Amino acid sequence: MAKNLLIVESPAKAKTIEGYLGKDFTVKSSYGHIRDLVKSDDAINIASNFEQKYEVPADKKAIVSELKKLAKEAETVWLASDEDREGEAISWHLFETLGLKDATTKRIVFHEITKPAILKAIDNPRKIDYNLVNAQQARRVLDRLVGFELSPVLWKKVKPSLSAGRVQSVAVRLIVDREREINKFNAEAAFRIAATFGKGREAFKAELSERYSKQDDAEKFLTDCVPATYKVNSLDTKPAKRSPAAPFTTSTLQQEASRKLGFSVSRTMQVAQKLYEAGKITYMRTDSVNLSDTAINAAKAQIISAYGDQYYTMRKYKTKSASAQEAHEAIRPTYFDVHTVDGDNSEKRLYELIWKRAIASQMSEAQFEKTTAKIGIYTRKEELTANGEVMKFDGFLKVYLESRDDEDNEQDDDNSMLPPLAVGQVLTLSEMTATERYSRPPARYAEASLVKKLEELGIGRPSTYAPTISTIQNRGYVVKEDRDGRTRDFRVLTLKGGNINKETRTENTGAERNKLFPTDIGAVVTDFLVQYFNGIVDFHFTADVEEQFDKIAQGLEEWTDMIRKFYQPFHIEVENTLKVADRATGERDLGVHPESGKKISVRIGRYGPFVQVGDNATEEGDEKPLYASLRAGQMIETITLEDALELFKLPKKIGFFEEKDMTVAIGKFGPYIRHNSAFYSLPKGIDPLDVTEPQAIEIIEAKRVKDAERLIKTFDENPEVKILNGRWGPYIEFEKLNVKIPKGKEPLELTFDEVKALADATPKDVKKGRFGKAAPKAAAAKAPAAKKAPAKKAPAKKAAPKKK
DNA sequence: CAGTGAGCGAGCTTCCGCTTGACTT
Repeated sequence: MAKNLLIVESPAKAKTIEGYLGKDFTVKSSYGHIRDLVKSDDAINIASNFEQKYEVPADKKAIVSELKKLAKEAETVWLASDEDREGEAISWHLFETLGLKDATTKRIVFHEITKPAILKAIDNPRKIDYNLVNAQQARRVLDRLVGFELSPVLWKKVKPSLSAGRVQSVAVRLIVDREREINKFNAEAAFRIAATFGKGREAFKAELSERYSKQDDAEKFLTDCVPATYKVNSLDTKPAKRSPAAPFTTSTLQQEASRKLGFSVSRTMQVAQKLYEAGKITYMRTDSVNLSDTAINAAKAQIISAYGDQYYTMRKYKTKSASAQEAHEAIRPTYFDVHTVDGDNSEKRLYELIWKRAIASQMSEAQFEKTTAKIGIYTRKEELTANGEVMKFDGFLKVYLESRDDEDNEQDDDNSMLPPLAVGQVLTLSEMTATERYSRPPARYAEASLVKKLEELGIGRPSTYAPTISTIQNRGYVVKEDRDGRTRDFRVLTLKGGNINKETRTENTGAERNKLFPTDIGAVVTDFLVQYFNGIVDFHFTADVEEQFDKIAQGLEEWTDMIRKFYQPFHIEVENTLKVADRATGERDLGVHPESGKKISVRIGRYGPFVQVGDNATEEGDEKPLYASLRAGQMIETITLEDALELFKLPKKIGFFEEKDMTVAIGKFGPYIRHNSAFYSLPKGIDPLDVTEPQAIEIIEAKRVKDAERLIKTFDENPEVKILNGRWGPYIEFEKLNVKIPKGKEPLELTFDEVKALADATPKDVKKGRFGKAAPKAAAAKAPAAKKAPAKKAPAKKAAPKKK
């Protein structure tokens, strides 16, 4: 048995370190935290100085008992969890749970997984830092108190199962606030003047810095320019440079992978995890931009051999964010001489991105020559400005240039090249335009830009960015989706060949892809929290408590004092809110019905937001109000009276076909026709309110023809059972159930009995199965069922109801 | 991809951070 047991947090890290240390060391991993507060409400005893009740969760039991056994056998246990608040606490929990002894336990830390760093750490052991542990306890207890006192308030005052917390509630608030800014925003239009001089290769653009809000002024300018001549008044050339960005942290990797590869935040982390486990990159959950000396030297060798000396500049980066804990290196390739990796396409692309960013971070700056030409107009006092940029030395941009075409299509016209010009030179105008341009509202958050904002505010940690984004979507506070824009007109005046031409063009505005939108519930919960718990959802709350955690970590403050000071007023607020706050439904009056004069209002109900026409029926015989659910994209706070009334026009009967009604309605996936319990989606461009009977019949028949084309096979035993060609290959349609055909089965050769068996094996109760909550239950049921009799019962039960 | 929406009541939900698998269509 090895004399030494060394424990780190991650198994991949353990493997690497084991290779550095030889056979005197057994290196194991704790898989993160091994203990947590018990799930129940008595986890923290407030009366007894916030004493905590911890437990080892079920999925950590096995690893804890293994570590316990190894620790007993070892002479020395080395606690090598990360050097930050959480890492120190992990070491402490290990110490307590494994029953370690002070004399035979050593705490070591390193910021990078390199052999010299590990050896140096082993030469410099220390004791567990209890101040740091206390700071973590304060963090943990505060989050539990906030989360588990606030959430129940929402259950009572808004809706069951909702949640609130220090991090998620601010994330939602950011999105709600931004949506309101966008709604409030008034776009202002102004005319922008642009001129093109010269022809062909010599052509270049110049712009006027002034904007005209009135068309008359823009037109006057163009009219004045009709007889004008143009001359270069001045030329100014000066050098400019651009420096590379720091190597990736979790947050910048998520942003860049989103922009350049279109990855969601969680996809980025999944792919990065694979690369990390394969030993291709360093740890992917980090807030540090630091590179180890080993890495800097490896990058240097790579840059000099591939591009030459002049491309290398040693750079050390400093983290800007105050909340960073820097327990790891920046994200970088483990080996800089590995330019590509095996694996699927996304792994290759993400690795390439990481490699380029890390290499570029040690390269020379790019140098440019920027030229500004001021162009005089004989008939006006204003000058036009043309900008040109010439690259003198590519520097770090060399690394990006290689694959620029497919990953970077943002071309800034402003900085294209200028032809050779001289002061006093007379220019020939080929065209001048005055284009009406609208100011743009603030941008909606996408996943990655929300992470960026949270990081700036110091809220959340690298390991929680992706889960936080999922939580606020799972709770229904926020949806990620595409939305169509609206068309709007803009005017363009063009001066060409001495004539001014006026036209109106249209553009699409406000279209969004993969953006985060608040839901009504998100808005109502945010308003509620802002009203009653402003301190918690304040954007500076985390930064403020972090400051106090730091004081605790430095031994300047007692953690229980800090928590007490926070908790006492907070708890009073909770009690008070429970007493005084009304139920929050987001109710808003839209006015009265134009014909009947009945009251029209919107609010959140049991099944989501809806419109109500007429008052509640209070007595027997009262007329009942009408209801209609809001559609995707509609919100209580922005819906208009007209849109609300539209909701009552559908579903609508549009005629008869084959002795059955046809109705048209709008569902989750857009407008559709319902006929004989089947759905037929309406082709784009047809207004569901205008669909005629013959049109509907045509749509139904067209869908049938298409389905017939997809048909592969039917069965004599039951003509309703079909094998069809779907988007992802052939599948079986069995009594409204879509059944996947297992790999290796030829669909044409399947017999009816085989098909039936496949259908019976497909769970029917998992509706339209997304990876839902059914999964953990099935897993839990599996273990005991595997033993004997009950195992046979389950499938028999399932098959029975399907027979009829 | 329906239409639904009052109030009652049992028993459930919930936080943030640190780690990976083991599930599902």
